[in-house]
Amino acid sequence: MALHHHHEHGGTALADAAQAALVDAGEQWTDMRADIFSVLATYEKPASAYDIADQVSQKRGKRVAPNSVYRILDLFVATNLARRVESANAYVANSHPGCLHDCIFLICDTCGTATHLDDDRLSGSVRAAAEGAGFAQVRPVIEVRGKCADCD
Amino acid sequence: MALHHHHEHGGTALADAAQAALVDAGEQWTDMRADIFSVLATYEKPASAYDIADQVSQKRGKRVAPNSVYRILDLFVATNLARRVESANAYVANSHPGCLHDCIFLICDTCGTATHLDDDRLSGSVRAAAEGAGFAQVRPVIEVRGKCADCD
DNA sequence: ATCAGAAATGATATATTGTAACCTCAACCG
DNA sequence: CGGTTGAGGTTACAATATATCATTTCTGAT
Repeated sequence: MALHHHHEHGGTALADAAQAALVDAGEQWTDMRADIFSVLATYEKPASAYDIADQVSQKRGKRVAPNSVYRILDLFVATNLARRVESANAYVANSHPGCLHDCIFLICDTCGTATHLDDDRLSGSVRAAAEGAGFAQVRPVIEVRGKCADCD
Repeated sequence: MALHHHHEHGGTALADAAQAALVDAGEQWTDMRADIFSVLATYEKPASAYDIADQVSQKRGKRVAPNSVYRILDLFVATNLARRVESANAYVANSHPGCLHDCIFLICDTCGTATHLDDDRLSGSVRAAAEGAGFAQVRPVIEVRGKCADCD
């Protein structure tokens, strides 16, 4: 396993990194996208598109429809600025955009917070198992539901 | 890794095994539950609650509401007769009820079929990682999206 | 067999999550 | 200046999921 150094960006640094990654992918960093990323990155747990729509609407003093939020979240997921948490129908900001991992989410059934793990060995094994079964273009979804240390 | 022998039940044998497992759990095996299990087990891919509601409605010549189907699916999941596929909002019958595994689903993005793997070593590693992060009562969700050998 | 309580299902309403279609506007390029 | 493109707005709707209360069916004790 290659050693791999992450800066865990936060706050403005994270937004800057996200902007850089998006521009790098040939996409625009608009006010709307910045606002949505900011809400997503600030949110303490995985945020649904509707959560984000509400927050951004407040912030802007003007209704932003969920449908606009979905569009941008889809873009974020495609460009690795955000991840979808399948078992929660929600999204989290990627704390190191531009850096590609299969990641593992631990989601607390009680408080709803998600802890993010990267374990390339583990996700690699899952990929290998899928490829061994004849699958191609694999995209692992590895999540664990349970009780976090605080709620346990 | 312990060797572990499965009969892969099919057809009537599977329904019988499901019935046995449900009764064993102290629950009733009703006509409604039998019909829902039968539709689920026959379905060629993960079935949504609404898919099942439609099929069962046809079969019975009388509308069965999705909410009744959800109730029974929840029971099936709780008693390990069925599994929920989170990334597809759908359910699959467990082909060896009574036998508890964390399982891995490979879901084809093109044809929608789900292949079921059991790999206790792999799921054990995921559990261990979550427990190492302080999680308790863990329930792994391991799915892989991709293209199956046929659609690839 | 019968009755009372529990469990299962029905019926209806509503909440939540996700898409589709079409329109407007501004930026940019010829 | 006109035309094209991409972003976002607006509206409508589809798909998934839950809540509540009424009714039926089953079970177990007598």
